[in-house]
Amino acid sequence: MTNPNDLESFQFKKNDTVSLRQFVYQEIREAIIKGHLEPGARLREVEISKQMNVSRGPIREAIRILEQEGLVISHPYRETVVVDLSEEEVIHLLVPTRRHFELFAAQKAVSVLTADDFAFLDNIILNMQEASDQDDLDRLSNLDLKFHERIVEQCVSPAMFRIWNSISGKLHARFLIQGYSHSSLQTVVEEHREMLQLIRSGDKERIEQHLQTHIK
Amino acid sequence: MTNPNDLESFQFKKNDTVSLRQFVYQEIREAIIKGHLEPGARLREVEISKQMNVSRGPIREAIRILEQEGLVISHPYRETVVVDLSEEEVIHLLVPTRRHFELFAAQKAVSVLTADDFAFLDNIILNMQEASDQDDLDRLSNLDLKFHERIVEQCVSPAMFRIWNSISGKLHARFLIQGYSHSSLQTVVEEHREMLQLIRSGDKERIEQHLQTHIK
DNA sequence: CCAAAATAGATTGTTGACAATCTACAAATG
DNA sequence: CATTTGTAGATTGTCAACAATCTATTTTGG
Repeated sequence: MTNPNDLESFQFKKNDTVSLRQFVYQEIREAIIKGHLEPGARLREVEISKQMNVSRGPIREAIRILEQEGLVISHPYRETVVVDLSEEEVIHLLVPTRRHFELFAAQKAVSVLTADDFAFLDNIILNMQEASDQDDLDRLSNLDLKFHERIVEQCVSPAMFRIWNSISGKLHARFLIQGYSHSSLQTVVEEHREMLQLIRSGDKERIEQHLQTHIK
Repeated sequence: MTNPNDLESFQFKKNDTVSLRQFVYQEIREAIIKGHLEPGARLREVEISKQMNVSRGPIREAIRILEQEGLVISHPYRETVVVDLSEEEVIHLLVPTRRHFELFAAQKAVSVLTADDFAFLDNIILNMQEASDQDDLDRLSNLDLKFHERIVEQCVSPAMFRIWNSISGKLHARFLIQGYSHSSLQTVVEEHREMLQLIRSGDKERIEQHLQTHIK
């Protein structure tokens, strides 16, 4: 039944890099978020162009997205550099706003998430536990992001998802550089486990409470 | 002393349209916000290109900004259309988030705004009163936007200002289409007058109260 | 007649060449 | 010597041609 030469039993990996612009955008974004490009670093179009073997058109479009996203700032005819965010804005604007979006999404999630979504989220929790056991901060941080990303993307319009994504991207960049000052990794895992349980149970009141109490 | 041929007594108007991309972006954005392009309307690159007499490069870059801003959505190789936002997201995400940003900005404003800023804001209030007296909704709406824009832009980083701007743009588009359901125009003017007075007085507590009570 | 395959037209994606602007430094001017 | 003016090189902005992809229509094969 499962013939290796039979396409019914085999699937090629989907190429989700639909365009060069998308590819360039993701590459630069990841470099910034993972800290390979630090705040103040300059982005030269021709330099990137040569490194990626792509013309400047798609690169310029990617830069426009990154600029509107707020990861980069362009000075006309001069240069574009990676931004630096103030501690105050991160704490008083970005963090509460992200919370607000995730609360809204979690409450919608009660009636929106499918069995597939829950399976995906359960799997993330499993991986988080592993990462926590191995003290793997980087992996845990990535799983954290993926967890909320799935929920928000399913429960909110593309325009709203873009806002959440731009905010969480900037926060993620921050945390990776600062090195996660959480009380304990195990706590992070537990919190996500509880949240998922609350969504399953459908108790919107307690979802709000849960997110309110964890605004440290 | 004031010789008309002497540059010391004369200043040329500053050209702030730095690039075609910027021009195209502003034009399309205004068309969407003012309702000349309704939700679902399609944007064709060549069509815009001919109308504006600009090549497709700058137009594509402008579209990338509008897309990340959430005013437009692109389907690869297919089309890009003006977005339509859900009532629920506008009320539960956009409005409170904008309030949050404006509260943060207003509190910073106490120690940031200059005499120039206050003069500018005073003048806006004067114009608002005029607009209110003449029942000019459109003008009042524009002044409202400019009022908060000035405060937020002065008190927040460029990256944060972009987020606020994308949110207020979407809300502005909404209100222009729906036609402002405020209790009365005069109330709007009064609220802004009070807010400016509170910033001048430097009472951050009451600024928070003021914005909290006006979250209708 | 229906379904799969081929085709044509429209639209978006990509490219390389050329233009405009900036910075830094050199030359001229007083 | 200080200030202005004029280069040269680097970098970003713009353009027009070409390539890839999508949609709708037509053709083909059964």
